[in-house]
Amino acid sequence: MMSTKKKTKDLILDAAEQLFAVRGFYGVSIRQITSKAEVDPALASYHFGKKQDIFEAVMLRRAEILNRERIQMLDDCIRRAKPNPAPLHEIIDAFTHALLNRSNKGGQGWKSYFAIIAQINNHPELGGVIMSQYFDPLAKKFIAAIHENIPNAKAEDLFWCYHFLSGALTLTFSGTERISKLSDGLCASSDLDAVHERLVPFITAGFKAFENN
Amino acid sequence: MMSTKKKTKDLILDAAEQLFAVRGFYGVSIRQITSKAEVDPALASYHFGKKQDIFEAVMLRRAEILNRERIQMLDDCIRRAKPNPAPLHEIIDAFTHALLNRSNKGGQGWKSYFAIIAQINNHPELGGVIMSQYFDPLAKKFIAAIHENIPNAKAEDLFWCYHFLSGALTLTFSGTERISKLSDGLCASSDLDAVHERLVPFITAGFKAFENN
DNA sequence: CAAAAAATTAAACAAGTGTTGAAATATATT
DNA sequence: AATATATTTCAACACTTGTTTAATTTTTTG
Repeated sequence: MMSTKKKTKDLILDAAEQLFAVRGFYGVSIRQITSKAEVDPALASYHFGKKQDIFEAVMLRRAEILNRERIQMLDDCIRRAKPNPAPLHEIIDAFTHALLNRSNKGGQGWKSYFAIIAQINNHPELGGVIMSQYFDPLAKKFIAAIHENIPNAKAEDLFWCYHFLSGALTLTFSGTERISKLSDGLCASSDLDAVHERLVPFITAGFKAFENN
Repeated sequence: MMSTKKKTKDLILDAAEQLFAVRGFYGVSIRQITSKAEVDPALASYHFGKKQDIFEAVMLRRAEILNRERIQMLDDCIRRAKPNPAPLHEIIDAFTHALLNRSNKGGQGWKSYFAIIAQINNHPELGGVIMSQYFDPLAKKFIAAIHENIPNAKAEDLFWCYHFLSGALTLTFSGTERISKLSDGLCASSDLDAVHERLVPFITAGFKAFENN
């Protein structure tokens, strides 16, 4: 009934994902993608349409999985804490856990995906639509949860703090080459657990700085 | 004696800067650059060589100005505090002030430049060499200064905190469209003073979370 | 002013770009 | 098995890519 032959579409998406992660949207040609996927170039147009549609398909494939997980974690920790507001560090963790966990243990596909997210996040023209559509609603939910925990903070402050969190997360995903170079062997480049351990308290403390404003 | 005719080179760099900022390295062609500069395409090769050399020339033009300022500010605040370690918030400010100030009041050229920095920072293949060469030494100097202020923190922790700071800064530069969309008119998109006011305490608090580890 | 050097122009290069159309093959449905 | 649908192939399209070459103009130098 449905397409039993879904192999090709995913081959293309996998190849595209990996290449986009390294060289960006404009740095990858359809022929490079289909060549890596070992598939005829015309199949890209046949299955997806324009090049930009391939890019968006790559994004959407994992965005839904991710957002479901993150909302679930947020709702869980809110429910656990009721009737009190959820602890700040748990909220931050709910926001970051699914991302860092998959980036760490999700395999190459997820690594590539996050590298693309990092590019998009810093590239308004391409990422604007998708990011707004899929991540901004989530962001508002999280900011609201945090606001219940730090009621005295001004909404504008929290918005900017969220922004800093987003940037810190993003850069973490974007590749480890520079990082490990700078660290001079101080940390293993693939050790994203180390990030998680430090990001949550760092960000939590940053938010709390606006507790009494 | 020296090249009195430096007009063309800068016309090309200006055009390239602006275009790279919006569409990235691979998204811009030499003909687009020279067309915007109102100059013959062959002049790009004549003055700079390969396309990548244009890109690097764009980067270097402002990197030196920036780094000189930042090191100066750091040295100043260290000297002022002697024999005590410089206050943490002053160190953070020295690290961020030149960037945010120029991004805010430096005109379109600086805005474009920072947008490119943001791309590069999240794009190892292109940014690796330049960023390492020009910004990493500065980073080490700052981390060292911070370590004197928070002597009990582990070097690895501080390294990661620096990393988060870098990410937060980077995303701030990358463009304001998404940000203003998410904020729902909560903040003026061009109001980078607002960033500075909040980024410094946010980051300072984050670092201090590792005071007693 | 004449000679030398630097800068600019116009044309061309081979190679790669995204995308399309019609024919051929494989799969699914009746 | 025969028909209809979905997928794959191959070739070609018009266009853009980065870069180079040689001729020409402009600027600097002696």
